[in-house]
Amino acid sequence: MQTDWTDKKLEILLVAEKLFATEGFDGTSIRAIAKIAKINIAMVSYYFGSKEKLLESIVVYRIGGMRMHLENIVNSNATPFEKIDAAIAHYVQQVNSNRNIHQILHSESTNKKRNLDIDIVNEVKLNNIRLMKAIVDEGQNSGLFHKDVQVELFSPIIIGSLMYFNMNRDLYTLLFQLKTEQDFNSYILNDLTKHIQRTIKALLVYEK
Amino acid sequence: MQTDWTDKKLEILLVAEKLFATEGFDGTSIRAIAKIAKINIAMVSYYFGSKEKLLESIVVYRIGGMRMHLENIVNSNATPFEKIDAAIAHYVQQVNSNRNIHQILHSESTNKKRNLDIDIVNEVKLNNIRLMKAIVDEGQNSGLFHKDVQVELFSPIIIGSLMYFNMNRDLYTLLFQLKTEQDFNSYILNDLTKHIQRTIKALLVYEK
DNA sequence: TTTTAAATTAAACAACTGTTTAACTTGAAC
DNA sequence: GTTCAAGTTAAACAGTTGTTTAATTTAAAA
Repeated sequence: MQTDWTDKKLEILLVAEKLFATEGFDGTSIRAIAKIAKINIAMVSYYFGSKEKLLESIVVYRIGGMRMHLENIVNSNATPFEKIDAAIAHYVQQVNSNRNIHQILHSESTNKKRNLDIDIVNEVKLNNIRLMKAIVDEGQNSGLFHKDVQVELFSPIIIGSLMYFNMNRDLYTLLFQLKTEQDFNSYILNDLTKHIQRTIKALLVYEK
Repeated sequence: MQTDWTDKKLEILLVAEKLFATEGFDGTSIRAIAKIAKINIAMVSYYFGSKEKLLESIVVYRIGGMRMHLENIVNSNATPFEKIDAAIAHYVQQVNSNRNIHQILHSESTNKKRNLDIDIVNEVKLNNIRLMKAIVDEGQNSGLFHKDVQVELFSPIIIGSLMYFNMNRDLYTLLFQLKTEQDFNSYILNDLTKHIQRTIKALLVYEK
């Protein structure tokens, strides 16, 4: 098993990522990966050790490069409302441009056979919550947000909404007449993002 | 291929539903189903035609029995706020108690090989949006909700949040110390439900 | 009791699965 | 030019896959 990151190793990883996302892990054979990546089927074992370790490599590779740089937003001198907006926009953009790995993680998360709760994944999630908390704290201290909010449940709203929207692509294509791939994508980055921003802000100022 | 609903046919369907949800469609073999359901492997073809048609049968069977009876809520004489609360609670309960089929639908929804956008699924979704709209209309007409809301994006918040919460079971078990299966379940039916209700209501009265 | 269709079975089918092997090629270091 | 490890290959491995077959059992109707 080889550990350097040659061009060919990366190519295999990228092809596998796409296939795992669209066909599922069990639905993707090493031979299918090899055919598209134009390599011999033995190369997967040679580079990654096994199909399962290839999956792990994809997760680590992507999540590692996905640590959100929310720090900049937290430490900027924008208002708490602006920071919330910026954080959510960044969040949506990040998840949306790494659609494949999120699809894999979410398909495999409920699979009993494989456990993808690799430390790095939870670390990133906990870190995002921590940074969101920092923004909310600031807003609460300046009296803009009310005290009774659960920041831990922001991710379900933000990512959950995005996931459900992607899952029901056909439905929303119909409802909002998003004819092209680009229509769909720009709806997410504009309208849906605004909707999520509004939702979180509403929650932050809502009094029963 | 047999079309009546004998006990044995139903037993196969239920076993397959559980396995498809926990192991994935491609991760579940007919032999695994047959072993647990204590039938011969040929019986799947005999009763359903094929493995793929078995999957379709599960979807139709479950979704058919899942048409939400929101009409009662819409036509009750509760306030619009109460109706929103009731509809969401009903929604969460429904999805949560049919966790398996939702897991299957959401795992397979992004799979290019199989197309589970069976008419009945979209029909149920569109119907739910229609009924939600009826409640929101009433609230708007009585001046309780503001005019600028997109009811079509309520489902992503409601179901998306629930899905994400279930997907990250380990994370939330840790964060909220939900030690047992029952803790987790009652958190969903109480706390998480309240959180979603609050979110939607906040959105309905929020003015920028 | 005989008839007949439905239910059930074990066996076989061909195709596909992930992984390993052992031979071979490549290309830089000496 | 020789050496030697890294890269690459085709072939074989032992299982597993979904589906079909043809034979047999079951059980209710005649």
